[in-house]
Amino acid sequence: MSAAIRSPQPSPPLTRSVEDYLKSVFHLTSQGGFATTSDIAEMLEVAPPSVSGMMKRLSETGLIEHVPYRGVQLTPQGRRAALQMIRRHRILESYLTSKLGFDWGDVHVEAERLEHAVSEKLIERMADALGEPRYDPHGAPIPTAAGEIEEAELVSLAAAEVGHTVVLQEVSDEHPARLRYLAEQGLRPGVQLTVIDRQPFNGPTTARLGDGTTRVVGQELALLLLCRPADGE
Amino acid sequence: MSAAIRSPQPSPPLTRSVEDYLKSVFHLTSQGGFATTSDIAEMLEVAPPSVSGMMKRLSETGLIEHVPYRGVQLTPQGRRAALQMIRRHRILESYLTSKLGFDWGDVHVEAERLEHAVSEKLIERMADALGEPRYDPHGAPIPTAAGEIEEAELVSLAAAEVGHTVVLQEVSDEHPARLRYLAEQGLRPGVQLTVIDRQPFNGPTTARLGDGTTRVVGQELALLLLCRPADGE
DNA sequence: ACAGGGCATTAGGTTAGCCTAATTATCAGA
DNA sequence: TCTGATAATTAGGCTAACCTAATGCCCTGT
Ligand SMILES: [Mn+2]
Ligand SMILES: [Mn+2]
Ligand SMILES: [Mn+2]
Ligand SMILES: [Mn+2]
Repeated sequence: MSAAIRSPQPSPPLTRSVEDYLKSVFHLTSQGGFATTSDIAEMLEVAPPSVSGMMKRLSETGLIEHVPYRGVQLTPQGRRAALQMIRRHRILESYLTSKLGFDWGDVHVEAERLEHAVSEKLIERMADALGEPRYDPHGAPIPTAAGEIEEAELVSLAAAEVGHTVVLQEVSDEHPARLRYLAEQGLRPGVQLTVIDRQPFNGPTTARLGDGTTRVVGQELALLLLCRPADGE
Repeated sequence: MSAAIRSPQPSPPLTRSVEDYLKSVFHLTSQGGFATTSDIAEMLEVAPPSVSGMMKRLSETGLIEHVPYRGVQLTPQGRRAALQMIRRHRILESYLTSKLGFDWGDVHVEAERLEHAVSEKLIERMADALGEPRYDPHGAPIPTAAGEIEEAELVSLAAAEVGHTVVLQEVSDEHPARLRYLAEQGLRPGVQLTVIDRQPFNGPTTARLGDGTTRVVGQELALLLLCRPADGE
């Protein structure tokens, strides 16, 4: 027998854990640079040695590039897989919210489990039923089925200049209680905000809504409200 | 410290494997009696020793009763868990069929994965959106949220007496191709069938449909078509 | 140049869930 | 009653994912 060229192994499906690690690395490297062991560990709520072990396996399977003691980055293959998971997650959140009456605070947890169990076909049926949405309920862009994702440079409300008018674009989707509070305050993606004051020493930002009412937002929360310049600016 | 009474351990959530084993035991004991190791192994496509090992664990956690070398039965707790999984499975199949345009041949595989990832809340939202359906797309009864399931004594088309009229009630949901064939033939749950002939030596059954057309069904398939007497009989 | 602190990795161990091979129990037929 | 076939269990091993404790690397400040 001559040494046959091994054709690209029919790679086994990724496990739930692997899928979540890839998503973490994607999110932690979205501004460029490396994802560190401890950041991944914190995000996934596992111990650092668990991450080291997984990183070794993932680099052996070609999903990430690991520079020891530096951190990791996704390979093109890893990035494709991560974007597919993010598409699943965000389509699920959208579907649960629009079609099944879920609160936008509750969908993240549900999607975090379902994203590993749905087929490609089911996701595309949901996307179709929704009219191919481009943003999830929290304003995050949904990657296309082909693996493209919109990248916008957003500025947090905590950093928006006083006097400027911005549009709230995206909100972190992790904390149900925080999301419910924001909804009560009318702080949903798409709302227009004019920054009318900011107190010093990391103090609160005051903003006026379209209806003339105002909101005072502490810095911790304001940092999580990602905005883009209003159209007419 | 006095020996405190250990309050009922906050039992960890069941794993995917455990849930599937419980469902198998339920199905295999639905006619009474014990589920055997080899039947479970065949149904789940695992080796018999895997079943023996799992049966030991499940009887330690009180989900099944194991009589060595005889087989297993569900405890009330195991039965509750199994029925919950069957409800999830069948609601999912119904939802995918009615709301997302899935073919009735494809939904089983999809539900087999999703049943382990959906929350109680999601299932109840789906059930609500469907109007609390009582049967899944294959005619199988859906357990209630409280854990009640309808039990009907059905007779297979292969056993229905010649001359009698029956209503097709339920069809095995496991084989996509078979289900597509049945749909083509108009053999869906609810259809009325008059048995007009049966050939000897396990030969085919001939039945007339409501529209006067006839179908010839081999015994293997006829055994899987479960019927009840027509209303007016 | 080097001492620490902090982070990452290695070492070693656990549990769930599977496997194959070896052993043992059960039951039917001679 | 014995004997063989069949089915079940035990023995022993593997991989994925986690953990804690021990060790090693790297950088920064003196
Ligand atoms: Mn997840
Ligand atoms: Mn989201
Ligand atoms: Mn099914
Ligand atoms: Mn299943």
